[in-house]
Amino acid sequence: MKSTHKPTMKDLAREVGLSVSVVSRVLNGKAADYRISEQTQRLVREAATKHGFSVNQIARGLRLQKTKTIGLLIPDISNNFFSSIARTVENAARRRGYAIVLCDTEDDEQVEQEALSLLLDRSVDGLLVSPIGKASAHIQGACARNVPLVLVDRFFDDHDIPYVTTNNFQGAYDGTSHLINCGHRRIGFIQGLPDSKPNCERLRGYRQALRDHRIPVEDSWVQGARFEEADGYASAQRLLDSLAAPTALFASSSLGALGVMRACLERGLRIPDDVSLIGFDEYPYAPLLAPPLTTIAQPTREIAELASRMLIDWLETGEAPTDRVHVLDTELVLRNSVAQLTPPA
Amino acid sequence: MKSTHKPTMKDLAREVGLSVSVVSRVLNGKAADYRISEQTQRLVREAATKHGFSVNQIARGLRLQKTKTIGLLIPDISNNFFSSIARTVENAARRRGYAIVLCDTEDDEQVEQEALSLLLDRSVDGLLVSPIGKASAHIQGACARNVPLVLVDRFFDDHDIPYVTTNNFQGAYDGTSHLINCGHRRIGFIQGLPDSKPNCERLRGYRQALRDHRIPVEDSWVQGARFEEADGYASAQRLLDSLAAPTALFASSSLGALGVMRACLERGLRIPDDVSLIGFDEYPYAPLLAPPLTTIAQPTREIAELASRMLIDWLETGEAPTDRVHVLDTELVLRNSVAQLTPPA
DNA sequence: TTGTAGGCGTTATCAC
DNA sequence: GTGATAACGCCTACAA
Repeated sequence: MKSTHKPTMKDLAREVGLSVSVVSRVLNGKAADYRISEQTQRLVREAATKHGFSVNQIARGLRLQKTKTIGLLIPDISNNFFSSIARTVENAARRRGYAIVLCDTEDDEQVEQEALSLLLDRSVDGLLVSPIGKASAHIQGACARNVPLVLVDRFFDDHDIPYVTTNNFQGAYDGTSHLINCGHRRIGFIQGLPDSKPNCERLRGYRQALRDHRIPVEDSWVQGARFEEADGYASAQRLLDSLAAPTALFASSSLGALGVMRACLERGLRIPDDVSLIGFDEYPYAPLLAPPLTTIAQPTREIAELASRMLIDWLETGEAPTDRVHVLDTELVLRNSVAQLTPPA
Repeated sequence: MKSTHKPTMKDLAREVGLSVSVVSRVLNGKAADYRISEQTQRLVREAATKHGFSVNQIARGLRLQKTKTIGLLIPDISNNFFSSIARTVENAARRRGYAIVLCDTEDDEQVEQEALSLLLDRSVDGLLVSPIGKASAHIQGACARNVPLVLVDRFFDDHDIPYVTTNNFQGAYDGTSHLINCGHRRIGFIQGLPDSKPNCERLRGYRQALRDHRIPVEDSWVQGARFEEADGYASAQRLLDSLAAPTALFASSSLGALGVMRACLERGLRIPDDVSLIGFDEYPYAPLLAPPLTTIAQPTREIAELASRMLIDWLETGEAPTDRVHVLDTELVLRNSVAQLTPPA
């Protein structure tokens, strides 16, 4: 092996004694359109195989203004929910010839903005984004530049950006209702990032369930500020410290639930005997926790597949999706972290 | 706002009535080198800010043969270990101006090969890879093309590719020794992908620990073929079905341990009372499992930081790292999944 | 059926 | 101090 240099079409052209255009046409499957002779085709293809030629997507991207690349902008790839999303997205994208450029925003607006620039500078064809907070200028900027963008999980309802998300309201409503049906009246809500749509919707579902069952909603029952274990832990401590401590806790995220469990463990409080717990979001460890956790499962795979499909179809057809909004159903997974306080009716 | 079009240097040049060269030089911080007048500089910079100019990395990449992009090729991004690696890598890379192109190989050689081509076609400057199996032609191909490459977690010892990994041998040795010290003699080993280095090393550590304690090693005690929950589950079933069933199980991966727990749960076997368990790899849920799992923790963050640093330094200096091999220490995290069979000496 | 030339946006080189 | 030009590798309208 002599060369350490990736062969270009020019190299092939020189070798077979033809022009670069012919090589390009053959290798792009346009031989028929140009009625290129069988012999020439064979010649070109053989040379390509022999040298292991593959097209330079950078050059092609510059020429075509299409890079076959999608930017994926998410808050925390180490969170099981988002890493599952990422896996499905990457897979779906690769099957259609797209590469995924990953950026982790750490739920920080500043980082989100920088990361977005990083992606735009690389001329990604489209974006899949789970934004930090409310509609922000930089996200809209991307849209204004006509970069196709689909929101995942978190979305804006005061804009016309397409999105795929979970029915967070219904999920939280179902979970809270379950707690109420089990006899709980004092139910704490451990929230995540307050500005994020999923959190708002979950909170709304929680409140609505209380209201529908004629239970007054106390503001002090809602605690927390971030989708993090430590935040769930601190929030749980605060709630359990209160005079009329809740008999049940609804955690708006899987990490939040984890923090709650740690707090309970530390206080010697048993779940569900002393405190009941439901966590939003399902994950492989939930059934093996102490106790097995009752959760609200999201259709992670469907979300990711649908969002990728919407975006890629958009990229290939040039037309924004007609069904702009997709809200997928959750499922209440009953396990063993909720106590029955009063006998069922 | 009139234009939906990302401004180019040409646009700026036209606006300020100067040549593209000047614009390029100012915006690349080479004003001093070319003694460009203060006034011109200000003019250019103002125009740039006004139009929100940012450089087109595709064009620049073509010209410079550097894309400021790193390919990350890992077996399973939904696995907590790898998603933690990915997060740290992405972070470190972005701080130095690099974007990460993510590919998930699903522990499939075919996919790995395709994904690698995808990355190479996009002219990534370097690669961070956790390969499927033994040194394979396509990985070596990348090296032959002088694309800097650092292996993470999984590596080859019959090549001179730099790598960062865990001391898997020692970790497994420590874990197995702990089981032995607790009085266990019949210890099963639930392995992952047999060809992968981490798995080989862990198996070797397990065997060595047995040997050092004069416990004969039975081949039938080693079960499993993939780093997956279902595989751990099936392997555990097989081991627990055997006539002289093990009193303890060592799972070579976190997902394997999860499968073991499910198998035990299903059989009504209690951990640690009926079977003891240690799992390689630590994760946030381990302390809250039933029972809290004794694990071998890997320094995930350090691995990822070191590997990124090695690669990026290599890219920027043009010189391969002098310290080619890095093996970081594990830590045995004692919890509650191992029973003491005989009183300590 | 094949070739030529221009350009995608940038930067390095050389000229003025 | 500034500008023109060529080139990175590819694609395509136009020419032959």
